[in-house]
Amino acid sequence: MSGTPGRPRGFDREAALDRVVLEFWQHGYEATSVASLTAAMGIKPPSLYAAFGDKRKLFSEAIRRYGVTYGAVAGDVITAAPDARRAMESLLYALAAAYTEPGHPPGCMVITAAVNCTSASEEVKAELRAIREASKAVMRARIVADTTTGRLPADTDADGLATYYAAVVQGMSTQAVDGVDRATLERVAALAMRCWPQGTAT
Amino acid sequence: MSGTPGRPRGFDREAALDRVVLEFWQHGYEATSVASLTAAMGIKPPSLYAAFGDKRKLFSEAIRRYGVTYGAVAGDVITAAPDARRAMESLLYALAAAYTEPGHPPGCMVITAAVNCTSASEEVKAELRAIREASKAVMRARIVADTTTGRLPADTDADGLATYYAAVVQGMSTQAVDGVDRATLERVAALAMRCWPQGTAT
DNA sequence: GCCATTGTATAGCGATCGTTATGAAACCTG
DNA sequence: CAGGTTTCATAACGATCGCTATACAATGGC
Repeated sequence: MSGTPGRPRGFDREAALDRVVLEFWQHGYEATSVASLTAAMGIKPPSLYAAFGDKRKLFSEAIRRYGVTYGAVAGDVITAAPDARRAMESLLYALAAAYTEPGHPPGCMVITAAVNCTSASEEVKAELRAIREASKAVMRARIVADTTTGRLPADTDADGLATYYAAVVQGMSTQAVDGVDRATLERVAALAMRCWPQGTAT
Repeated sequence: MSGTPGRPRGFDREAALDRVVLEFWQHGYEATSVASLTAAMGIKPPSLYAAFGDKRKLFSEAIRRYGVTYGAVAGDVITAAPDARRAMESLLYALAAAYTEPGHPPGCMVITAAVNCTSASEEVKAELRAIREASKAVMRARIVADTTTGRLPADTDADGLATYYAAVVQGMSTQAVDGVDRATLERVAALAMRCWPQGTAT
């Protein structure tokens, strides 16, 4: 209806946020300076603070953006699978591809972006840890669901199994950061699926 | 023979280094400031620079110290085991204990201390990555050895298997940092051993 | 005691950190 | 055009970064 008064923003906010995601993904929260962020976005500090608040809020928004772009594959694959076993299997193979995909940093941003922090930014650390624990809870829920339907033995250790696959996922991320290629990560995924509990039904 | 001239050092160099290990272990290389290091050591900056050179060299020395103290268990356990399977098994259980041991930060310093780095300290990142790859090479060597003696099938994928266990170890470290306790990590270890290739001999 | 040597504390170096005050520039409404 | 509003670039804020020049304290050898 009414045109917004004032000078219009001179840059694409979402495009700038996509650059920010790549910066935080590659160097992590604290090791990424506001100067490098503004350089990557092609803007000056006041524009960043006017559009995003501060570095802390910008990181949260970058994580949210990461979750609905690069990170969306994980959730999609898990919910699309017909059972827990195939959910975990397709997840691991999808991550083997995603973690080594060219065009962005290797590994998972949620796992790597806030590992080394001063005491001043433990809040950021906790934010990512919460996302990791939520992901683990999703995996655990699918496992529990299959134990109630009988697809998995009733005495299946859902906590242990979920923690195991969470660990495998995090290990694959670290291996990807260290330069391991997709084919090797897929062999890791294949090995990781060999310890799936013997089911009593299909 | 001749007594060293000059004022003697007023602090225990090794004790100070042990404090440094804990600081770098907890916060990582870049997130640990010289000010926090000197505070932990109970000395002033000039004493640090006189005794250790600079922050970069101090970190290398701290990593070396970590390797012969906390990190020594891994190598000991691997070489002491009679075969590759029991080497990996005892390694995983030893790490489940070590990563959650009270009195020091959780997880592995070699895995966590240089994840988030600016471009200025990629050298440090590479130093730790080299140690991780050397560890993986040790695991791979034990696996290859068992394929030649027939304890493991001749067509065993040594690279894939070594990468898999390296990933499990790194995942266990991340889980420990996220607060998982020893018992749960041991269940992860047990699961991780279930995919060991079927041997043809004892 | 005196000298040479080495370690320590004080204080501050230049650089960079995250953040912001200031004023000019670019828009909409009349 | 003028008035109101928002964004922009310039420049700088105080704080902290890794590091060090300077001066003093503490030792062994003479």
